Amino acid sequence: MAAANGRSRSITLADLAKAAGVSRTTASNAFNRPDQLSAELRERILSTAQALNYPGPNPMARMLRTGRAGALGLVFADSIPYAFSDPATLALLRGIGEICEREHEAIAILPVDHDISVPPAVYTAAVDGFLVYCVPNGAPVLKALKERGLPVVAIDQHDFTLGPSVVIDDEAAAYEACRHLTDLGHRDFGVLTLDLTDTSRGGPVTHDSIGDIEFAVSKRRLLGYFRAFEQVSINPFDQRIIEIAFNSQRAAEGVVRGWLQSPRPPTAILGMSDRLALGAMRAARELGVDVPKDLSIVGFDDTDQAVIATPPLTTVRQPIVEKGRLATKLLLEARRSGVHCLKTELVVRGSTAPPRARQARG
Amino acid sequence: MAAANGRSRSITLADLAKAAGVSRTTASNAFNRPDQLSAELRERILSTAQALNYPGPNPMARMLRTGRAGALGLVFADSIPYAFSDPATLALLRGIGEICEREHEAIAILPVDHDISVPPAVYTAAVDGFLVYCVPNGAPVLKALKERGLPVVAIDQHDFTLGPSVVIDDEAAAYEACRHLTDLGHRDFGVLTLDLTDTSRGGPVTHDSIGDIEFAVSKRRLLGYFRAFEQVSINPFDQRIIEIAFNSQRAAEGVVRGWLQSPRPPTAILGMSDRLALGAMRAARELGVDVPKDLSIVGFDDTDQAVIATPPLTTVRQPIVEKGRLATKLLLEARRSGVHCLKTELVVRGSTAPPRARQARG
DNA sequence: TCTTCCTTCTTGATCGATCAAGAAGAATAA
DNA sequence: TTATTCTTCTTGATCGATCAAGAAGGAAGA
Repeated sequence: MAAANGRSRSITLADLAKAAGVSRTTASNAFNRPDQLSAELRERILSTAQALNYPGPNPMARMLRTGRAGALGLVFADSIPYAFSDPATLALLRGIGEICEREHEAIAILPVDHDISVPPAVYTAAVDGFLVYCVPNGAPVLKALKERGLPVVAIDQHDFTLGPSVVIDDEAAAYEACRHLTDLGHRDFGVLTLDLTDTSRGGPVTHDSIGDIEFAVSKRRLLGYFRAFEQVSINPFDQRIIEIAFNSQRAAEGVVRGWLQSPRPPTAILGMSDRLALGAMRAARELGVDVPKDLSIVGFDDTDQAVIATPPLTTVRQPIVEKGRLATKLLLEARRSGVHCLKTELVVRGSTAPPRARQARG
Repeated sequence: MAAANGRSRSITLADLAKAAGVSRTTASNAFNRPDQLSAELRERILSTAQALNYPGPNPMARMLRTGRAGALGLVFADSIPYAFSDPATLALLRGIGEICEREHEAIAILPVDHDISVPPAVYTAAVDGFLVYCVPNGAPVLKALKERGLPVVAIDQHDFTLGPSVVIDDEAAAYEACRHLTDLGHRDFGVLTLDLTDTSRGGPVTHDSIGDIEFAVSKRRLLGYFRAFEQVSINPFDQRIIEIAFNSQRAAEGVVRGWLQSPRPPTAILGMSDRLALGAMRAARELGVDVPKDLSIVGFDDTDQAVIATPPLTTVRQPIVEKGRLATKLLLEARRSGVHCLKTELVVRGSTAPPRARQARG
């Protein structure tokens, strides 16, 4: 981008000081410390600035001198357009935005470069700290963040070592979701998982793949489901478990369509996100499968879409907006490390019911 | 936020240069211009950096020296949490994010301060240019942007003077939407407008208020509706026209509920956004008013919600994502001023039909 | 052999502000 | 009167990098 340097170099604080007949520091104080000079002089300096078309102290120079950027960097695991379309990420952004707006901090959304293993943006962004969301353990970007040495707060990252982390008890929440279904009598499940590794492209989850899981959130939720399975003597690996890459609603829909058309379809579906659950719901609707009579579905997140879906989705409510708020506050206060765990709640709505067979018996 | 200056001042390029036994420029080149020094020397410098825990050239110093920030500033008329919940704004952000990611630019979302008339963020943000969205003509922030002197590109702002503007022909698009309804035979309308001024809180729109409209988009859409009205000899001000502040779906729902319960309800509703139209749809559903048999509804934007609504919403499709892309490209290229007008299209779906009375006659 | 060119690296100046320390003058206290 | 404090303003150093210009040494060309 060509700067606006048509002919002459831009006007500086020194120019303004000279024009107003004062020193640089006094001119600077006119902008930043009104109490350090008389009101009339300040007025004169500001009107001289107006006349000279001086836009105020150069932000870059100020930042260099003061060491403060006035912005927080956001690092996402996924691409930016994805972030702006995922309801959970957006709820988070609302929380972050709320606090940043209040504290007059800018939000710098850093470009993720998937080609280069370490995004240069983490090194070159003028920010006072970073918020990272859903970055898998061991990702190169974490090393970059560590090298950069600025305060970092993570969201939804268990075992985060670079700073505080805001999480929920994913294992317990998932357990509760699954337990709700086993309590209703379900024994035939389909599980739709979020991404398990940074590079995977989706597909069946086997016993062996559990150890390779990079995303702690996915792992804990899966283990939560498993614990509920085992309590009613279900072997998790007898159930259908499919990883859906990129939290794709369309992919979930396709997978569930396949299940529902198979000889012995599941009676209940666990989605690790509302998006995945809503994909399942679509598949059911298309095939004329009644939810919840023929198929129970439980989501995760409790996004707006869960409420307005027909039938409304039974799901795990997690305080996503509050996650964003808290993480931002922690970053601004640069508090000590530690895991901050927020409460979740299972919201039973209209998408779950006992399986048909059992209903008939009862 | 306390910087990470535990005890000693942070390590600089000069320190690295000394440690590696080279000059500052050579050390700098190791990071920025690999072709300017031999490969072995570069390797040695980088590994020395690693050993010293040097995080790479300080972004603020680099920015000051080079004059480039590597970030684009976004200025919204509304608060940040609102931006992250409005479907149209999000579509725009996807377009912006796509290009920024590709060009390795960060997106700096600037805090809007509604208390202070001129947001200091515009003066203090380290950015290379600004994208402004839906800021009303005459807003103080525009003066600040002008003073700052950086390239600016506007989106959805007609008569923008500080740089290029990406718009659609709102008048023609609105005309087409309304014409669709008058063609179907409707003569009793309810019109839900977006904000007309920066300070208004909603309410009936009268002949007198037309002149005071600050948001060019709202004005043009309104005039487009009016033109269609006048073609079938309807006096616009005989129709119900209500401004809904903040594009609030809930407020729209309330207003439409009132209309539908009035002695002579409208047979058709024009919403200046899909959100407003969907609010109308909700009101109709709650009251058992059949859409489209008893009430036709037309929206504007063609967001995702329009497609999945039941019935799917007839609306004006505008290329919002493309608006974001184009505006960002224009800003990065710092092209000459000029208005860039994108195409729109009326998408007729299931929410519109002839009015009942006419159906009976026909 | 002498000149020219290229590669590789260095020096001093500079980007535009803020900070630390202190000076000048007026006001207050002893 | 002298000492002390307060207000108001100034000077020189500094934040940490990049740039422009040029030097040293070797390779290539005349």
